[in-house]
Amino acid sequence: MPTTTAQQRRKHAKEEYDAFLAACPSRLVLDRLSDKWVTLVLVALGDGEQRYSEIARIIAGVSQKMLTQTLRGLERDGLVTRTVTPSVPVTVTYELTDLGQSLRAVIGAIKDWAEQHIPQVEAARADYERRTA
Amino acid sequence: MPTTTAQQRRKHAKEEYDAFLAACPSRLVLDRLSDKWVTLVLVALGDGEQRYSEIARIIAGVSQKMLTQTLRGLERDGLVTRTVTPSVPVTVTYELTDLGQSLRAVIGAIKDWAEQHIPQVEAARADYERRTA
DNA sequence: CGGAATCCTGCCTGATACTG
DNA sequence: CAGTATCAGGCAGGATTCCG
Repeated sequence: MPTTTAQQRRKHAKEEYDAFLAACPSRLVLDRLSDKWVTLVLVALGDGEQRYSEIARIIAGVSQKMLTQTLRGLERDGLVTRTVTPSVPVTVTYELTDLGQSLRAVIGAIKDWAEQHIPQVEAARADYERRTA
Repeated sequence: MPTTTAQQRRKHAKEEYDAFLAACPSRLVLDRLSDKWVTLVLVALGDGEQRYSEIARIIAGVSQKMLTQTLRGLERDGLVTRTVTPSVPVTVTYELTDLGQSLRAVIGAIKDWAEQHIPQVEAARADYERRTA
């Protein structure tokens, strides 16, 4: 008679739940958007194609590692196209696909919500501080 | 003559940029939504008020620590209300505010996008695997 | 110029145990 | 039942260095 049954049971339930979450389409999108840099890159590419170094300059705070990682992910998901011009030195440009553009619209929706409701959120925060202080 | 000027300059630029981002309303919302549990709690409360233990049961995979932390954050931002009934033992219920309801609508928008476009994303991924394999 | 590989650190998270 | 406190592990993310 194992004494760890309860623990194992819980762990198992958790794993199943995680699997369920992983399969959820919304989570997939959410996970992408949650990535700080994804949003910024999407916006940076909003005006049209940009070179790698241009994006890096526009976003300023990003490390090459994260920028490359982000761009790879977006390319993988079909949100941006990557074009290599084999000149010397190499030139690489990125551009939003139609899919990428449509995702940008979602970001717009979030932005709109934020701009409309942030005052309320901040008021609530101030209120909360006051009550708990 | 400092030899680390370039580094410091970059670091400084990064800090400014971070501050800029922190001030961005959209980021604030995005950071909240990015939290895996926030979305789930919002949805769990969608049907009406729930008790703490009910939420924990519905979401299943969450630890009390994270659940409490999440609920505190939502309360702080005025997205949910917390009601304590001083019976024995204590009963605590949570409910979405109007603000919380409206944020739930945003999640709905994301869900809609996901359901419409995920097939394309997955096709892109399969394609990407093929090309890079 | 654009990117890959390596190392290293801080924070987020979960498990556990205790209070009212 | 609802919540706090403490501790330990994992991994996301940055800095650095080298390749095409």
